[in-house]
Amino acid sequence: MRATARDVAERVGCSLSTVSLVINGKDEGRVRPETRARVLAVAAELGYRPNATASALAKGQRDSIGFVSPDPTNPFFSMVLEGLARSLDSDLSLTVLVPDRGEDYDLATVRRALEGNLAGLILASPGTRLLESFVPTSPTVILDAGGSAGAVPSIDLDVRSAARTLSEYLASLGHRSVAYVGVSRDKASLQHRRDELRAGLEREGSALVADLEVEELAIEHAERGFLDAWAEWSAAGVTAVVCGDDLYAYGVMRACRALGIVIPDDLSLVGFNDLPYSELAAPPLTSVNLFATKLGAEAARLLQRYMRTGKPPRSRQLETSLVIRESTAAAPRSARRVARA
Amino acid sequence: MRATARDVAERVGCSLSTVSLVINGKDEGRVRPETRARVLAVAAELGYRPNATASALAKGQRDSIGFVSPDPTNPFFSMVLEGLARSLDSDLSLTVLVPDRGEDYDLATVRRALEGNLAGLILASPGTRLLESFVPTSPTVILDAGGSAGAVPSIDLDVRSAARTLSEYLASLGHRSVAYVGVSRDKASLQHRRDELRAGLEREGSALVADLEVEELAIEHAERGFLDAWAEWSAAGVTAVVCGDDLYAYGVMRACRALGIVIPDDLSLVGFNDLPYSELAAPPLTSVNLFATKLGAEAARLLQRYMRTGKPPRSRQLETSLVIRESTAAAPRSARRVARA
DNA sequence: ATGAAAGCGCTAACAG
DNA sequence: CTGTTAGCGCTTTCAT
Repeated sequence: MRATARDVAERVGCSLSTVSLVINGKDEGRVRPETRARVLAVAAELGYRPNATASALAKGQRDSIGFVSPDPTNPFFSMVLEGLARSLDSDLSLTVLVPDRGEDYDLATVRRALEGNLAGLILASPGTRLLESFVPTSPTVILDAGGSAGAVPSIDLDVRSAARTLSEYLASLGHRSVAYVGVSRDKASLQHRRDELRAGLEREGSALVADLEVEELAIEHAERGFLDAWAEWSAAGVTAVVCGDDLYAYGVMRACRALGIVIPDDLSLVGFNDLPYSELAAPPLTSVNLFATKLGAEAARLLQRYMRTGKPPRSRQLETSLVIRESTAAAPRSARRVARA
Repeated sequence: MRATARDVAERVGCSLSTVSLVINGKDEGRVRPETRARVLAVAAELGYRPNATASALAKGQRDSIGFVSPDPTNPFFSMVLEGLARSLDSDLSLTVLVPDRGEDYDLATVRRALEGNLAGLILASPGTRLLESFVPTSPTVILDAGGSAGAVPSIDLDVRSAARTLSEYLASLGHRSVAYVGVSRDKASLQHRRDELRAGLEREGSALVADLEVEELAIEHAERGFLDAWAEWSAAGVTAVVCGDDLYAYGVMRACRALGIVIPDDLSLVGFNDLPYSELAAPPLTSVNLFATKLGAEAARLLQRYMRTGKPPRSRQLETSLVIRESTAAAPRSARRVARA
């Protein structure tokens, strides 16, 4: 059996409380240096490590915060997780929750998290349906909810200026009809990106002429969706596709390969959420950097403040920015013909 | 304040233990259905949720297992994490630990994990130095230690047959001098891959003529390393490069782009640890699939058995397999010249 | 400077 | 079927 504080106390010949004080470094002028030294020595000798569970119970405070995300495999969430983990005070541990089986997480997942009874909770990219029925029971911060977090403190991504830059970029190349891949009826952030893009394009005299709904945030799903949609889009004169997430763009790339569509000669492709792999893709992808790691770090900061003060912090927005890699976007055929003429 | 079991008991007019039994579903023929119903009703009414900390303390059992990995951002680890999370019994939660700042995790990180006093621990791809001084204090399973886990139950990747297939493949194309990117003095698994590869190549009459040590498992580090090494390697007649991890291969790709080296015309490139992005790379990368998700799932199974029985399970090996994508490997110049002649 | 004692909220015998 | 009781290991007043 593991050594307890009582064992240490007995061995030293002092009381439990003395041990507790020393171990927690709260012995400023309350314990004689010699006693202190002996306690430390014996603790080391016995390999004593305080029982975190008991300590948490006695102190009435939790020592863990929960991170719920749709898919730990998705680079966006793993980057958020990293930022979070690194910015968390070291006395807080991080409990990660994922949906039980495929799909997105729902209330059941969140409930499972809450059972662990946490000091705080972070919900990454929650679905709007979840948000409707979600009632926070401990300090909670919501990430990337596309403005649908309601009264719960949240950090959203400010994609407006990036969407504007992107629109200008596409319009300047001559794209008039653009399609968007990745609305999901349930993900406000993806819809939000779409809406900002549409607004940006319209400012430039271009238009978002088609939407592709993709249920799951996975390469294959976007691939299949694009394969189905392309004939129609092509007929509608779509010359550029913007994806709500680079993973979707990867799917579109695969589909294009299968269909013999050459990027960017036949079709320009751009994404949101610039991943470390987008630079290596064939061709390297132009996309909007969402600074996921920073988002995670910011979440840690906000949540910890919330936990300390008990007061819900103000929601905030994080800047994003377009990373242009010239190989994925070019002037559309029509524009090139015009230019030549 | 949150409702406690006592509040529920008082409200119902029964005792604490009755509440406990009902809540935990251990009331089989020990509590009258009506009482049971009332308890449940009042619990719902008061929004009672058992305090996990207190319950864990009373039961004397931890409810969380720790997962320590070098970098949650690395797809390999996030896939392991996913497999793990999905295969874990739902009453177990997952605490994720990462190194405090950059670099690999060390004893301090593991100690931080242990402080949380966990039911079990999983160490992913630990460094050999760490392993030397690591003494498990709770059921522990070590992943991908390249055979250096000693007596601690572990799951390693059996890369032998994949390395053999890879060697045959390269040799059949005509490669005689191959270089390896990714030994790190501290990572036995990367060395192990190298060793198996060397053995395989020698069987085929080819040879591993150079090693590149890369300290950190990151694209940029491999890129820089390759940039430095290439002149020498080229002079030594290296016609193919095998990377200990696909991330390294991505780095090599970047370096090649910078140097104007065309893959596979000038140089064949192959990796270990086939990532979802390797197929999208330019060119799509041939590499050895390590089945990371399965590794995570297997780890969950092994650890849970360990925790249940208290007996350390036997270590095991997981199959891996080569995924050939023809675009990254071709016959070397010399061989092509010969063929033409 | 140190110890005794009262919990934190829950579980698990053991009585009835 | 239900209640009483004694902890789990630690923290924290409050005496001494």
